[in-house]
Amino acid sequence: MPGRWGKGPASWWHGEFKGCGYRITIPRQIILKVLEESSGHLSAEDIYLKVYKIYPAIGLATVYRTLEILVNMGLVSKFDFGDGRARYELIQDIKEPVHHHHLVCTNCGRIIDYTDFLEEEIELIKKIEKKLSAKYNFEIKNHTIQFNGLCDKCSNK
Amino acid sequence: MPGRWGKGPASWWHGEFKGCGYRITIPRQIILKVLEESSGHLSAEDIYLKVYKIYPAIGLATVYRTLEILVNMGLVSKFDFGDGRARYELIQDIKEPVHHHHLVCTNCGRIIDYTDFLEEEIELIKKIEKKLSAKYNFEIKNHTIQFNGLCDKCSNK
DNA sequence: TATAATAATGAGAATGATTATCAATAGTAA
DNA sequence: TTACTATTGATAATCATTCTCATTATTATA
Repeated sequence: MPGRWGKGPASWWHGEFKGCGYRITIPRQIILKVLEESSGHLSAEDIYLKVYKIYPAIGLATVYRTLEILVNMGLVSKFDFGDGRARYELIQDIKEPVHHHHLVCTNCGRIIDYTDFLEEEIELIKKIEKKLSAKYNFEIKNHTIQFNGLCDKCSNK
Repeated sequence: MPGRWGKGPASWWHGEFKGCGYRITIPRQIILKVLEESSGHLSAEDIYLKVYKIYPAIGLATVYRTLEILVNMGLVSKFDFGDGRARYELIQDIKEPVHHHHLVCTNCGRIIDYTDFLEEEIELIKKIEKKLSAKYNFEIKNHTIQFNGLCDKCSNK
């Protein structure tokens, strides 16, 4: 979790959270902990099950409610990979979002993260965002790039 | 519908359809007609209602079934803009997909199409696809680029 | 530290989009 | 025209997500 430790492992988000008027509760702490220790692409139920192992009193509704807050605060990204359930990922570094894009296999649903961007790739995204902001008077918060296709196992069949 | 007319306005997809073993039926013809004459971002229910005006015997299930086929055949794109329902758009030209990307207002849900790409934008996408195909052995079929943020009306409040 | 105010919770009901079921119908090749 | 069977429409079922509400926990304050 580069860029977030150093202020105490479990508290980097506490200030931001309180600043928005939210209370620091046990369920929320555990949900954040689970998000930190997992490798992304988690559905709400995935998260629920992981939290349940630590804190069996957890309710599914609380997981959804907490995720909604985190998404609105910009701490978590929400994705749709076309399998009928949303996926959630903690954003690694808010200041400089490390946007990893996704390769989604439309046959088996496998998801590959893609983080090794080309220099020009990052440049171009910035350039496009600037252009779009100006032209459409849009305040761009983030973007999503997703490539769909067939993974090696599904195309060689 | 550039690149598609010329073989008879209502038949460009018939051959492709039959080639896949599908029958040309009244409901399917009307659904295609509606997709052709609409400007994208249509939910299944939007399409159902438009078809209903022409052909009141239509069933919602048939709309979903037909859309699924069209998406699998690569004739229609399916999007998720985060409002809980899928959106469908006819792909303009299959040979050279004119990928229009989207600006989505996370507050009011407004969607703006963005089609005026930079030269380098198209180049770069091709380059990235080539790189990803090679590295991950992924057969890339299409991609989605979406910018999220606040539209002019929602950010000036 | 005790207290009051109220945000947050968990359980379960409700919602709403999408999918499955099935008997009736329509498209197709012959 | 016929026989075969894919497709259809109605509706039930599914399933992720959201809502409701009585109970509990957090927090600022005394």
